[in-house]
Order: sequence, then structure tokens, then C-alpha cells
Amino acid sequence: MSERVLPRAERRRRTEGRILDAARALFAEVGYERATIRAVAKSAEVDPALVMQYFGNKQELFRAAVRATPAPEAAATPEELVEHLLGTLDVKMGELPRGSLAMMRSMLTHPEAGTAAREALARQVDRLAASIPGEDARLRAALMTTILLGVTVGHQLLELPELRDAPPERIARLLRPSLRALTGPDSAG
Amino acid sequence: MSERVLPRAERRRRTEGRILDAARALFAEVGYERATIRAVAKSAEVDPALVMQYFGNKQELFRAAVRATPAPEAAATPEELVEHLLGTLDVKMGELPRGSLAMMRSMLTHPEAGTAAREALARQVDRLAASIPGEDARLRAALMTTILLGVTVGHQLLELPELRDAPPERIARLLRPSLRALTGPDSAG
DNA sequence: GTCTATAAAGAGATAGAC
DNA sequence: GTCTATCTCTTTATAGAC
Repeated sequence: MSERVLPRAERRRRTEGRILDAARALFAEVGYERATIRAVAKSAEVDPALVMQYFGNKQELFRAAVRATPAPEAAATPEELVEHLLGTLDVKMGELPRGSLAMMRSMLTHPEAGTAAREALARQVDRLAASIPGEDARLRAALMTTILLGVTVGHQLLELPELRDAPPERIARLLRPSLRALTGPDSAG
Repeated sequence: MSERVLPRAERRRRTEGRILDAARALFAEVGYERATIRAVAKSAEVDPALVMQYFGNKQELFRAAVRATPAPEAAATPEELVEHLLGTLDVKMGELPRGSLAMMRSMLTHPEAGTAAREALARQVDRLAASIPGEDARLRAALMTTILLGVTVGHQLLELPELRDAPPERIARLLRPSLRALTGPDSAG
């Protein structure tokens, strides 16, 4: 019960945290298939069997690593909406929520990651569509969502040099009119 | 030498074609890692060893399956450029070149597919930038490219319902202003 | 030339020692 | 509770029979 010795539960919690951090980083870097339990354990400096002990299997480890979707926020006007999206992008340009990159890396090849990605995108489409007027609000919202998806994929996952080297504010400034064009029902000319 | 018997070379060519078609379909569906030689062979109705005999290894089979990048075309004015891109999208909406989907499915998780994707996107950025005036032409071109990438990924690979259910012309009509906004140096307001 | 049989390697998962 | 050792499965790739 000495103060200098961590309680068992606390010690375990920290070890779990190290494993999850390592898992997130590796899943984000190489995707679900190529990330091995052994490599995660090595990176977290624990025994591979401990990872299994804590999480049961690889699938559960992945699930735990990509958990915690950021809470959606509402926006009143289309203008606010666009600024909110560009702010999200700004965040994305720097350090995206750590689990999100892990999920995105595997979304095209791992069934569960694909489902999670579709659900997350659907939530964003719902949210956007609620703030956009017009009959085709959902389609517009889906296009805004996929535009941001494409920019994020190109920047964070494919690391296209033009996007990597540009300041986030400059990207946001260039992208603003493209998103604005999708917020109004009559902006398609 | 009878007319009714195919020459050996022709017979082999057709078998190779069946294998490549099966490989393209499977790679496009589940990605490089989950696509097995055995499954490709079964789908093409040949022996797995024959696939190895013809292509050497899995990597070479993938390379052969995703080969044949469509020839780039030039565009004179920014307006023509946007229409050309939307036309490409139209094609993408229907039946994308068969190898392209296979490459895109694995571009985030398979190193060689990632390299191929980066090269293909870089070519498109080069081509677009050459038709856009202004100092930040390359960044604008990269954003136009990633916008189309995002829409294609969302539609073809993630199969978002809003995009799947919308007529291609409607998508093109909504997307046009967003792309137009990126063609001019002063359109960012 | 085509296929059977198998080698070789890697990974997830488990049992049991300490 | 933690780790050693191993099992089992899957897959690529090869060697050699027919």
C-alpha cells in the first residue's frame, strides 16, 4: 500500500495504454493485415502473450485501438458549417485523432474497418444534411464528406507532396469555395 | 494445323486473360492481402500451380493485373479541363478501368499499390497544373485530384448509399462548381 | 505442359511452467 | 500474473511425377 508502488489496477491500465498506443501507430502505418501482434508487443515493450491476455484476439485489439469517435457538433448556418469542416480539416492536417488514421488506413481492405468508416461517414452526412436546405441535401452532404475524405487520404495516407508541403491555412482557403458551392440548393447554376 | 484447334500460343493467351480477369476482380474486391492465388485460380478455373507458372509470384500477378494506365489527354482551357474531369468521373461511376479499382483497393495497405497510386495521381496533378494559371497551380491541381479521388473512393470502394443511388449526371452537375472554383487563381476570394 | 505433393515461413492462438 | 514453448492453420512457392 506504499505510495511509491502503483496499485495493480493502475499499473495494468498504463500497460494497456502503451499497448493501445503502439497498436494505433502500427495499424495506422501498415494496416490491419500487416500489423502483427508480435510487432505491437515489441513496440510496446511487452510480451506478445500479454497482448492476447489483455485483448483476447487481434480483432478486439483493433476494435479497442480505433474506438472513440469524436463527438459530432451541430452548426446553424451553412457558412458556419463550412468553417467547421475546414477546422476539422485543419485538425486533420496536423494530428488527426489517433484512432481515426488507423481506421482509415484499413477501411478499404478490412471488412470491419470498412463498416466503421461507412458508419462514421454516414454520421457526418446526416449531420451535414440537417444543416443544408434543399431537396438534394443528402447528396450534397455526401459530396462534401467525400471531398474531405479525399483530401485527407491524399494528404495523410498517400502523402502527396503538394499537400504535404502546403500550410493548412492555404489548403483551407483554397478549399472553402469548393465546399461553399455545395451548401446551397441553387449554387449548381 | 487444323482451323478448329487453337494454336498453343493463342490458347495460352486466352488462359492468361482469364487468370488476369479473375485476379483483377478479386484484387479489386478484397485487396492484395486477402486475395489468394488459390482463389484466383479457382475463379479462373485453372490449377493454382498454373498461375505461378505463368506469373512467377503473387507480386507479378498483381503487377500484371493493375497494369495499363489510361492515356492522359491534354486540355486547353480550364473549362474544358473541368468537363474532362467530370467525364472521367462519369466513366468512373459506371465501369472504371478494371485494373484501376484493383490498384485503388490496395493503395492504402500494399506498398507497391501505394507507389503506383502516388505515381498515377502525380501524373494527373502534372497534367492539370499545366492547364491552370497562377502560382499555386500545383496545389490547386492536387486538390482537384484528391476531390475526385475522394468521390471515387466513397462511391466505388466504400459504396456510400447517397452516391450509389444518384445518377452520375446529377453528381457531375453538383460537383462542377466545386471543381471550377479551383481552376482560377482568384476564385478563392 | 499440367498437376500432385510438399516444403518453408509466418502468424494467431493456447497450455502450462514459474 | 507473466512468459516460454508450441500448436495449428494458412499461404506462397517449389520439386518432381505423369
